[in-house]
Amino acid sequence: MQFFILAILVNLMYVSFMSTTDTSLHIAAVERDTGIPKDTLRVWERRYGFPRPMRNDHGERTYPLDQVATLRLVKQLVDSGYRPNRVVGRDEGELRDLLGAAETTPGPDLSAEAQGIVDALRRQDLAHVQETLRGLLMRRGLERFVIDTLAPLASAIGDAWAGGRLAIHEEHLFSEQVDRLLSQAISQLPVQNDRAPTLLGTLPGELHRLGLRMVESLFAVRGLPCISVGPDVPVDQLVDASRGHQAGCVALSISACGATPSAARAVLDLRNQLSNETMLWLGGRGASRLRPRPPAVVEVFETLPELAGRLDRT
Amino acid sequence: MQFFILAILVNLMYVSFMSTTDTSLHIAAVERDTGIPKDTLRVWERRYGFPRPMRNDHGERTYPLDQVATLRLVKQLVDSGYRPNRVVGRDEGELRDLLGAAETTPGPDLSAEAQGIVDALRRQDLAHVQETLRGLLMRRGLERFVIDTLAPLASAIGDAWAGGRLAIHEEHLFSEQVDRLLSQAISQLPVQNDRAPTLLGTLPGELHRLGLRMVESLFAVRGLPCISVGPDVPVDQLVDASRGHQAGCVALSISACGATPSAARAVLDLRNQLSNETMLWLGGRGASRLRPRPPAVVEVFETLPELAGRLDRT
DNA sequence: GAGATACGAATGTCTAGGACAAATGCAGTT
DNA sequence: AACTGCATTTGTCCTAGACATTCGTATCTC
Repeated sequence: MQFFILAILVNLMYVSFMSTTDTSLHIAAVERDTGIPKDTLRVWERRYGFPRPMRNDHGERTYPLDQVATLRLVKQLVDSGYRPNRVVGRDEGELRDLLGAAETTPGPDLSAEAQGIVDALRRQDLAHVQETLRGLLMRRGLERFVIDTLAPLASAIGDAWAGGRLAIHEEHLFSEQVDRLLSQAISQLPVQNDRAPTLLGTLPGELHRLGLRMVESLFAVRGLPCISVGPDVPVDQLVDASRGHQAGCVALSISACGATPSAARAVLDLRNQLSNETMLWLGGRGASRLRPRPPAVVEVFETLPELAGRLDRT
Repeated sequence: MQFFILAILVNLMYVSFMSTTDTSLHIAAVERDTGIPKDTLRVWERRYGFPRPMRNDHGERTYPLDQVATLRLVKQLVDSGYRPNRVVGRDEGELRDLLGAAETTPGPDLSAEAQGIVDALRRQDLAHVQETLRGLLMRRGLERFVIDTLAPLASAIGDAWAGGRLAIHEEHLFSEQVDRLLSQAISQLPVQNDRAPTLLGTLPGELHRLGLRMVESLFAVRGLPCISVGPDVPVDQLVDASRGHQAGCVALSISACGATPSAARAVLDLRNQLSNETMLWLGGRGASRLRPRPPAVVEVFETLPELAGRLDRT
């Protein structure tokens, strides 16, 4: 009996001070889950009539889960170049059609093994994922594995996640596996310690380590020293670290959803604060989409082979 | 000549539409660099008269760099328990004194090697850090290394970071190194695949992978299967993943700064949605500090040896 | 004296519209 | 085909008010 009363109490407290129930999220949670800033969520509502959140007891916005799902699709489309007035407010079906059209554009002609990995992820068949990846790495070698296998695979998985065909935890799991595999491979390669190292990292808010690790691999196969400070590093810390390690170059990985104005500003700030001798390189899907564009002294690499070519010329 | 005109143009554009010059930052940049939300910056200004930004031509706030530096100190103090009205508005000297006082309190009795690692980090001597860690792991074995070396070392480094004696990027670098070392060690150990696996992760907002990896190590030395979905995983994803992998147990790592009310709510929510046969374990410094406390069926481990003991009894 | 309870102050985050510069799209011109 | 100028779109900032939760402290009870 007492247990039940307690349970009810807990439940009441939960609903009242959460502002987040099983079926709806409050605005901060939506910002976190979709990556759309609060200000933008409010202004879209005012201008386009979508999203149309409910209100809780305090008059605060409360977003039903299906609207959050739609917002994720919208974000995906906006990130890939659509303008908000074309996509905000459309229903989910239309959005999926647009996304489908955009998706087939690159034609990520996956190899049989890569397709097998996506399927295994969906079946939660971890062992199969691990074995296939390991086998591919061994057969192709680190560089070809990263460029020919991992890059298309990662983008296919990103699309599958955005399109709802793969759960977040499945994508997390894939990242974990690949990260471990690459780490191991990298640490087995010798390094030329007489060269100035490159500092590797991502900007604040950017949490994807995978791109970082792939870039690190390209450095590693050439024996180029390279220090990864990991994801989510503030600008002033990158500056400090580049001084501390006497880095000849700072290389940032910017994912598609990381190409925000605030990232563009961060790049400018960084370029201004770095010494003139230190190069600044940007890579990743989002690198060429930064607006405003970084100054010309900042080198942008659209693809991994481009970066590999640059490394060979060094 | 053309180059100079271009340079001037770039510079003008930069100053005009960035609202960020060499000597001051606008509000979004301050949020990015200090981690203090924009709303909070504005409300501190209204309430405490600090920070006191200048205004640019459009009436937007423009924060001088020295105020940003002070804000960073304030943020550290607030994170370590001081209340804003005690620290916001104090001058930099006072803040440094407070930080210094907090610093000496714990006085963790580090081994010579561990102290050596902290020093090497501060000297940016990456090679020394790597070699020392590798050596300690080999000499002590994975379990003793994690419990006796890494645990105190990680907490010393956390303190040093909070006290401003270690830069963020130095702490990031340490995490990267240890993560790689542990990953490698773990993947070399055999696993009993006939047991139900444990799902490992952290809650949304919690980005520390190190604790996760240390726990994974304890599972690995016993051959217990264990799937790490990585940090920052939403509750519904943990539920899905535990079903998909038929996990017997979900184990969460909660760091000191992760013990927020929202984390406590997430734990409750998670326990409600998991099947009754699935255990829920919490570990890490923050686990026992959750308010409201999780129900008794949730097992909380204050220390790694406790967890190790529990694993041996399984 | 230790521990629980109650109350006031402190604190972060939400709300509403309004405003405006920069980016984009488009028409017209060289 | 490339450039120029104008209108629209868009994200972010602004002010100022509100309020639930948390923290500190004073009071009460065992």
